[in-house]
Amino acid sequence: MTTTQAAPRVSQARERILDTAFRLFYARGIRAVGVDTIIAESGVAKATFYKHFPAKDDLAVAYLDRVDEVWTGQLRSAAQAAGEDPADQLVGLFDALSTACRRDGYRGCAFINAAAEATPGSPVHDRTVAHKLAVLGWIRELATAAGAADPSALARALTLLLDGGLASGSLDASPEAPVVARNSARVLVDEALGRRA
Amino acid sequence: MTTTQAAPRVSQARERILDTAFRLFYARGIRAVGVDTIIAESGVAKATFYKHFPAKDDLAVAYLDRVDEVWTGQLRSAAQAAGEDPADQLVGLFDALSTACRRDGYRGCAFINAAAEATPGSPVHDRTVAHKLAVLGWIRELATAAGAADPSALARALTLLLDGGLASGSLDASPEAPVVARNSARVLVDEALGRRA
DNA sequence: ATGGAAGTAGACAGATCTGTCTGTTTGAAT
DNA sequence: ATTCAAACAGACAGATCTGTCTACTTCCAT
Repeated sequence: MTTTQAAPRVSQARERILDTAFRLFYARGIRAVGVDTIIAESGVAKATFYKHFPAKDDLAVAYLDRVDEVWTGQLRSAAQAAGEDPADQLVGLFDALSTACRRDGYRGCAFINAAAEATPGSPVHDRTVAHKLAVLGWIRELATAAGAADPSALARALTLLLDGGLASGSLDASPEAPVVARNSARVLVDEALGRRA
Repeated sequence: MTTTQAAPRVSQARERILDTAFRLFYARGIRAVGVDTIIAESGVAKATFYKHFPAKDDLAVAYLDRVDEVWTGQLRSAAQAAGEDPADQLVGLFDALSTACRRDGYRGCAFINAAAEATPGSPVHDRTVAHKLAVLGWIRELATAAGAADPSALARALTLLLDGGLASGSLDASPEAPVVARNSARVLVDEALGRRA
């Protein structure tokens, strides 16, 4: 690990497996996709698959970790794109919802979908809870920075709008939902800041 | 079908199957529950099962139809309990959410969970869409009766809060979510009616 | 050059799941 | 009393799915 660039290397096979899982798990659901399908589509040997992911559940958890990375990144980007004012950021993060819903093959929130298939005590379910709590905590920080009277309540209200948009956004393909979510967020933020129009 | 009361009779075996499916499908997910389990727990013969439900999918659809009955009834009851004013009913229907989340073994919205396991074109998925549209339509009627400036937008906003509460309510067991949803609904309703506090 | 890590290819075992089929029992209406 | 529909009991076929195991290849670092 000194000469060329050998070092970590992250294993191309593992990446291919994870890419395939990301695509198929989200599109069809975790239970609906067999390991054989993932193995075939990622062009990997079965032994290699089980070397990297001793059980299918481990792959499911890795899949959710990747979703968390991506989605959290998109939320933060959307918030920052709204400017410096935390109040504007609280509204602006809903642009990530619009973008997500417009995406082709959108099928709702990967975490909620995964939790729907999982047993309450399982690792997959726990990751979902952890993710939702992380997002809630981040929004609460913004709400606190914005000077909301009750930051926890405002944060909770905004996550309700966000999760509602994520969950139902895939059902009726009407593009108004994200817009309504954003406008409602503005109303709730203004109200929480005492700026009633 | 003239004398006693013979007539429809609805078949006790069918009821038992449906009761068991209602319980197990919701608690563990549709795919996670095999027909053998349902047959065993409902104390029914396999032939009887397949006589009433030619395929497992038919049972899943019947399950969702029953959920629709129950949940729609609870929503309407909660709304009516809030009084005559449509604006109050729009807020009061969120009491159904509180009740649902408090229930032991609550595991989110049965429709969203079912849709997460289903393929977009499938009967199960279609029922979910139909249900969500029905609820949206009903709320829009209330919003219109209340005299909202944009009834469609208000209805959409309220369903976002409702679906958000249903979807995420099972994840962190904090009982504040339904309360926040109700309070937020009041804010949005007031705003839509021009009654800014 | 050589040893070892990582990957390929695919057979195999064992469990599970859906749906079919045969045969028996029950119960009510004619 | 007999007939007929509904339900019971359970074996069985066929598919699928997870996870294990053997054997061969490739390639880099020592």
